[in-house]
Amino acid sequence: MNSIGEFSRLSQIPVKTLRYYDDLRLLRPACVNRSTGYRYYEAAQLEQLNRILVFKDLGFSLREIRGLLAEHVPAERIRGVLRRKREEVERRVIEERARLARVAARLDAIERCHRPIAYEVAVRRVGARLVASRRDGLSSYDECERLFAELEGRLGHDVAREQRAVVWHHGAGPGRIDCEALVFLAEPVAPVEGVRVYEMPAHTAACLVYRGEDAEGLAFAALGEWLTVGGVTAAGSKREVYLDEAGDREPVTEIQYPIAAQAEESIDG
Amino acid sequence: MNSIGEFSRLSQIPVKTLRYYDDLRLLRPACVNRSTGYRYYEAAQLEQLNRILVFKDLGFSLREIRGLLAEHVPAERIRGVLRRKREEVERRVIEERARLARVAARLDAIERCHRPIAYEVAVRRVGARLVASRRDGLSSYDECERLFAELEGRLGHDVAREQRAVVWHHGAGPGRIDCEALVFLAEPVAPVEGVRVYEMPAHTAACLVYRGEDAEGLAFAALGEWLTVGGVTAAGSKREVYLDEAGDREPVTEIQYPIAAQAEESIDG
DNA sequence: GGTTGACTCTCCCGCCGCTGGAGGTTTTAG
DNA sequence: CTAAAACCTCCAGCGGCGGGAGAGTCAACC
Repeated sequence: MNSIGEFSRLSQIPVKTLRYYDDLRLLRPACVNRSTGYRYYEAAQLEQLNRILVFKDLGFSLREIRGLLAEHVPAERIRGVLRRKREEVERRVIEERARLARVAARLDAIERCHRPIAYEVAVRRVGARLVASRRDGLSSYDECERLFAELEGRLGHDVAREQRAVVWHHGAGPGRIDCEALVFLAEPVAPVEGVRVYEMPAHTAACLVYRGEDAEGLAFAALGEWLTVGGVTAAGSKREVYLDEAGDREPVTEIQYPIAAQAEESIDG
Repeated sequence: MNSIGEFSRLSQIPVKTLRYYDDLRLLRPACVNRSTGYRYYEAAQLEQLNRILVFKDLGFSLREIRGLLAEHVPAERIRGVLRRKREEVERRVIEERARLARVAARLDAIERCHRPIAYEVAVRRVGARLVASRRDGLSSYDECERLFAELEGRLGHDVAREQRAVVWHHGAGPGRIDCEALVFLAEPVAPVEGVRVYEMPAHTAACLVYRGEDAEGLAFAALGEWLTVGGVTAAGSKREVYLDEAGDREPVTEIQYPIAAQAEESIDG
């Protein structure tokens, strides 16, 4: 019988940790002195401790391990748990590799040009929103305002809607730009001629916020470069969200580029 | 100016999180009502929030981000921090891939033979220990006891030593087994003829604990298979540590196989 | 002006796997 | 017998929030 200190030296596990495992009922000492509370371990318990360490190393939490190492656990359950764990670790490997690519890309960008980075691109989940929209082919971006004016006019001013407005750039043909002007609705609205009311589904998007005008398309170019460098596949066309319509300050705009959820990457690619 | 709820909807960040960032002085609202404590954010602050999210995504803690996004941070420092982060993430990718290999190997083992796994192999750091030893070529493992007896005789019984005894199998030639019998010392001892006293350096080892005798070498075979499956390179010869000499119960033994620290793996291998 | 209901505030607890420390008892060596 | 080492229990803290209590505030509607 070993005192907790001896057992700690045998197993190379800190005394505090052994006490913690006892509290969790994960590895209880073979015997405990009732009056002093001193813990005594048998050398054979190293085997159980080893099993715990192995499962910890596989990525299980201590509570999970307690469940798995309890008696009467059918092998079938262990198999299922291991399979789920394998998928989880696979996902994490993919995530960490993607993170590594982003860190490396940023480092590259900094080392190429010795200025701080002007535009930040964040990947975000965009929630589903109810919208009203009017879509048309425009000959110039300046016509967007006309599109919004028509949308407002047809909706009427008594419609409950929220702050933000969106332009959705569906694509450009020869001399025509396919644009959709949208406003967010607080509650459903009866359909009107020339206005579509629908729910824009939730999706993942690469988002870039900029202040002022992007006359030279720098912001958009930065987002484009980010998409190519990050190896992310676009899944739609870009939208511009006007966040600060109030007006006395410079406008704030967010470009959102829908992207495919990054789950199809291979593990060893 | 947006209330915290509006800003939360704009950014898709939970209100609680925004408040937490305020507490951390990471993203403070543009203005706070003195009397009510209500927070109000400007749309332009989305840009800063985006930057925070990007760095969080790169794997930085919120305190680190606060430091990095403060004003007057030289680009040089950012570069250094990013380089360290890159190495850290590289290490984590390697770790997670190794973990994945272990989970998959265990799953394979379970699916091949439908019995629970008999021997667990844990990778552990083994601390440096002061030892006294006697080494000789033996014709049979039964001679180990003679070796220990000689060691004990030459050391004398008054030497402060600890429980455990070790046999170190250095290798086997034709008809001769090169073995070293060791005991752990509590404090340094004057050298004696035929006995070496030295410090066994700290190292990493694959460890397997078993009870009873391993007459058929099952435990050793399990450790050998683990080494080949896990793709781990051995860095030394095996040792057997006798943990429970007391004797009235069945003996408990740990096989330790020194291995190379797994840092040389490539990232995309 | 009053009332409702949505929103916001601060404060505290819990998660996980420990680690460190305070303050007290027990064991062990000399 | 004394001193040191080992051991005990209990409490606090890490990070990044989330949940909930209890109280105050705001906007809209009557």
